[in-house]
Amino acid sequence: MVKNESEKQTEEKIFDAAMAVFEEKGFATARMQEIADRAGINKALLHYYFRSKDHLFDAVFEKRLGDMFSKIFGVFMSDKPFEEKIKAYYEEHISFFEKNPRLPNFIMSEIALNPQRLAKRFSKIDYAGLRDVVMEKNGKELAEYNIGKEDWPQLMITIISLTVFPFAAQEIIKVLLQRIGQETDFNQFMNYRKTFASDFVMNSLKNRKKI
Amino acid sequence: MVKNESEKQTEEKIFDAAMAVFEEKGFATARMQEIADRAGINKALLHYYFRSKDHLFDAVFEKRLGDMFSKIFGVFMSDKPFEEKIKAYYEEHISFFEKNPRLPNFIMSEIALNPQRLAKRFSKIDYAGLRDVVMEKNGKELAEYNIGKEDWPQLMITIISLTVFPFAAQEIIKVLLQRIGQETDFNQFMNYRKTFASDFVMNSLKNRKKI
DNA sequence: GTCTATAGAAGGATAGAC
DNA sequence: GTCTATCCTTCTATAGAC
Repeated sequence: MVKNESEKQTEEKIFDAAMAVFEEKGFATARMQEIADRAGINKALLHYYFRSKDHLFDAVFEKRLGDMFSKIFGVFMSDKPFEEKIKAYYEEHISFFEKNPRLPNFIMSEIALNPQRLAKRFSKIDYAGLRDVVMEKNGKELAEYNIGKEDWPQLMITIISLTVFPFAAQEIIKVLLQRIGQETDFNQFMNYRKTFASDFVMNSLKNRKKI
Repeated sequence: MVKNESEKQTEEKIFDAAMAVFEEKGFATARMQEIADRAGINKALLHYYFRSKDHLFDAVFEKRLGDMFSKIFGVFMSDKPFEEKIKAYYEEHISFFEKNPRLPNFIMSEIALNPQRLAKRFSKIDYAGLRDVVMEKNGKELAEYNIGKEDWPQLMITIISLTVFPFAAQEIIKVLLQRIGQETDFNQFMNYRKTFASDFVMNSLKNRKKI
């Protein structure tokens, strides 16, 4: 599917509209008509450029899966002390999701409904490589925290949980925050979370050290 | 919708089948035909008992929302020291989700796709009451950990994240565990997590204390 | 490349017999 | 209460003109 410059304009409009609609409605509820409308073109053109709803979805899904993981990998692959990485991660990850609030749910629920999509697209993500780089660059610090190779997956999932879950469950959290009558809204909650989460993780690791 | 005993048999079969199918496929992808097949009855009967796909879904959704939250509330409303609650929570919550692995995703994604469903059904969940009970029973301990009223939502979301997110993202985690070539499978991972998570939380709180 | 018109299939819902 | 048959709408996908 090589495209020349004149095609790009339309193809991009379609892609962007599809991204918005799929993320908002999910694959099954998304309508080709709505994507066409938002792109400002005709329904038939969608098929001209992307052949089918499935193909269009796959294109969007792959892109967004990449967005999701490269954000995480970027920080942890970098060349900082572990505590710096934690701080940078929460700062950047939460800021990123503030601009892409539906992304966590989109990825997780589409995978849950259709795990084959993951298998098709996930080969590029080099998770073992991430672990090796972090172990090489921060292994000594982590050893002081009593995090060995077999605790690494637990720690990573823990770190990620603290940002991804609140966005995935944001509609519930919004209701809860109202319900307890604090003036905090969701955005403030997530902003405060940048420091709360990184303190929480580092406090735990530093205490673990002394066991 | 009061029902006599003879109705109950069939109505329950339908409800159980619907629960399974909705959780597996999501509202939009679920088919009335498949629900009927699994219940071992005819499609028309679904409408006789539940009027429409929407009504049937609402019944299932309300039940499952209750299951989800009562599990959390049960532990934290109880009468134990906070550290005991944490341990009991991770033990019970993870065991529960091992039997209901699709529940977290089901709740979160259906709410994300259709937040009105939440508004309709969420009024029963007394979140402020939960906070007040915990504050009353464990307030002193939490004060020692430097958790005041405004940190309470952050702490609760943190605690819950650590169990709910891994189940919601389980298909991704399964791939990651394979990828790093550890012999751990997802079930073992979650079993180990019962103690990892409670240690992680308590280590953090106890260190926070000394700041 | 872009549009209009329409084919064709799927799926929720109901009518009506038993 | 339960079934068969069928209606009717919705939506993806394509044919064909410009």
